[in-house]
Amino acid sequence: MPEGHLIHRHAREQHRAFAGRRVRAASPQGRFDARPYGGRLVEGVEAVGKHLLYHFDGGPAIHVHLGMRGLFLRYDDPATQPRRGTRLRLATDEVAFDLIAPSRCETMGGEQVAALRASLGPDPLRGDADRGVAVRRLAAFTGPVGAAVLDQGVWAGIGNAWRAELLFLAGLDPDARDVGAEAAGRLWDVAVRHLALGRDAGQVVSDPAAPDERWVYKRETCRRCGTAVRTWTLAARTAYACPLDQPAELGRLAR
DNA sequence: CGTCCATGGTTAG
DNA sequence: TAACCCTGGACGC
Repeated sequence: MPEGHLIHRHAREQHRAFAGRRVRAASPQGRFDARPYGGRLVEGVEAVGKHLLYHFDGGPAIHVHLGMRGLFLRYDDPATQPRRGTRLRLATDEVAFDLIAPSRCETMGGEQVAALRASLGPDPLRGDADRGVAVRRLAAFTGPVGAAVLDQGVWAGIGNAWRAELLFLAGLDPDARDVGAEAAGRLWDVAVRHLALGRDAGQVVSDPAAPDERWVYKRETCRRCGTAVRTWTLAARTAYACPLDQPAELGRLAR
């Protein structure tokens, strides 16, 4: 379930719990060597796109990627027994966070962290994201915009649900190519605004007035105009779009 | 209760 | 392109 907005939400919550504190670390499941981290001082927890980084004082970081099935469980009583299959537990005297079924949970040194950062495009939820770089990378992508936004090297943190809703909000057909700088900038601004709403709400927020609703994602008909939503496979995932509100030519015209 | 699918990404083929 | 990964929800029987 986790796209970038939820990863940032986890980072913020766990940063508050762990930063500046020493933690207990364990891998009840045994698939991660947590021993080097026990008693270590946490410098901070940050999100980069869909990646989580736990930084420790004077040692390598922990890199976590939840993939599609990973999740965190929070226990406000850190004495609670971890459930079966818990890959990693980090805890203070006040709270424990358990990591279940991540696609990645590994030690990562400084060079690897730098390489990870370099592999990712601007993240709309990071204050250090460069809008100019974001616009240039999207405009330079050779292929449909619906493939570009899922490419984490173009923009980091967008997943399939946000692809559908952000392209709707920007009025862009996912199949559109060469959308141009103006449309790219419009899409970026929509992403910055809505991902922040989603991070704060803990879910995809397509319409702040109706936070549980979507415009096209997993819908039969467009929530705005009632037209049948078109679904097809784009970049190996199901794309959703309204043929009326996301006309094929709009991206080009806006250029 | 079993099956299928998915808000992801890597790796093997 | 497919399979995989110690998941969860929806849905069918």
